Amino acid sequence: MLTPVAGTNRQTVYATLRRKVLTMELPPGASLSENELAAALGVSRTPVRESLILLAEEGLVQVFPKIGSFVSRVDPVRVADAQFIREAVELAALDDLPETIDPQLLADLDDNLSRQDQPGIALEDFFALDEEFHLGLLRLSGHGAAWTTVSNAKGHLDRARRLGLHDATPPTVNAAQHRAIFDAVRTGDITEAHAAMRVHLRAVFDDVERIRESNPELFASNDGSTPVRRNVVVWD
Amino acid sequence: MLTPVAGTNRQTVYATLRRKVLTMELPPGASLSENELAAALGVSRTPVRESLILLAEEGLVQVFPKIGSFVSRVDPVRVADAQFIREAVELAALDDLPETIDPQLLADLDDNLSRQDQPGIALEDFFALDEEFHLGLLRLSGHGAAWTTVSNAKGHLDRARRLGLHDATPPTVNAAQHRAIFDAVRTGDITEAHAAMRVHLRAVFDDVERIRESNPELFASNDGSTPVRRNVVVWD
DNA sequence: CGACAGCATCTTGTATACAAGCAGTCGCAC
DNA sequence: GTGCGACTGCTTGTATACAAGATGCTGTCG
Repeated sequence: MLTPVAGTNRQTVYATLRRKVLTMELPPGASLSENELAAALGVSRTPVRESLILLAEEGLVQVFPKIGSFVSRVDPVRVADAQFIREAVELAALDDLPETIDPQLLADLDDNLSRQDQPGIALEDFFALDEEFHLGLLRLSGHGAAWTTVSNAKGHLDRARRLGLHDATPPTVNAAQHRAIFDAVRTGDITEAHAAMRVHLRAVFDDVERIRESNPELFASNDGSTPVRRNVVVWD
Repeated sequence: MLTPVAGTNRQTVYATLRRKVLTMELPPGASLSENELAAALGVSRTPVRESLILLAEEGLVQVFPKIGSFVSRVDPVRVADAQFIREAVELAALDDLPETIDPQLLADLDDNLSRQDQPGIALEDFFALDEEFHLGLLRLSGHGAAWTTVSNAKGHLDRARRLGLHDATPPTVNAAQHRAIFDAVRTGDITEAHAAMRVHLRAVFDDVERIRESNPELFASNDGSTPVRRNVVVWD
């Protein structure tokens, strides 16, 4: 279970746990006992505990002292936040495009879109390309570094999106929306780019809403409180 | 040195260290030995170490394995990021204002501005009111929760701003810019609100640039690398 | 006097032991 | 059968011991 250690054990454990949470391999409500994880990963409690603290800071995990740690349910408030922030940042970046865009960056995006269009593309692969595409858009206006913040706020949104990718919206639809944004940017039609971006981001958000209706048990209640005991969901 | 413990020791230590870093009581380059901090705060290495990990995740601290932990210098890239994100989010919020704004929220903002206008206001007090004002603006459009993300990305920006508040820009100037934004929002002139917001955010950014020129040793180099050894700044 | 080798000391990373508290269960009393 | 209480086991929070490595000093040799 222990992957080859690149840096510290904590970095490896953190990356492993975060991936499993975002891919729903560890679904909302799953118990994350520090002792069990340490044994499963072949390390001590220390790196596991430090990883859980970081994941809790991201809102992906809830830690209840003396009770246990659990994968948090998808918080609609956080999803809406992430969506709002993402939309604000990406639209603002479109307003900051330079007169002449770096041809290399454009070529990278075009290549990315080509790979998105491959029929039968694996969902995980598409998801990675999707991330890269949005990062690439930010880079066009020199704001690539802002992606880190957007990405950090995006944990809940990503989990909800992944459900949507599995259940309904095919990658081809998303890829087409990406292509529309790219074409508008390349031709310098900022107004159209804005419109295409809004269409895409709203579609993502609609996906989340639809998935929420069909899988309410994976989402937290609207009142903000998200009580979880053991593996049982309690709504109060 | 140990303040009354509200929750866990880690929460207390984290809050204490974060405050000292943001207020420059612990300036960039300061050594943060886990052993020394533990002894000074009257706790063991564990809560101190966990706090440093969280601060490192925020970019406020740099941890060098087997060497030491240090308060990071202000990173111009992160400052620009935070500024860009903040501007994007706050401008987007202005576009999302409802037809009729909650009078209570407007009254709160007006009250806040009154307190900002007090002559001879302490800088720390003004800074707190400034935070509250921008959060209040986001709340007008129901996006108050997004403040958390903006705030998390804002650590470097805040440190740079605090220098500016001490050295140059008087609170009255900032308060006047706040008032201009508020008046435009209240009268429903979104175009003017946008303009006033841009004026304010750009002024903040200009402050940072100016402070950087006069205190280059507190800032990281442009190339992204920020080597620090002991208490000595090394530029390579 | 200068350069280099070795060591003493400090650092963070990890493992482990102990503390305090919640939960669910088992058993006893009624 | 039913209700209540002690208890066993598990949880996270904290303290401490050990591991591996980097740094800078110090003594020695050229």
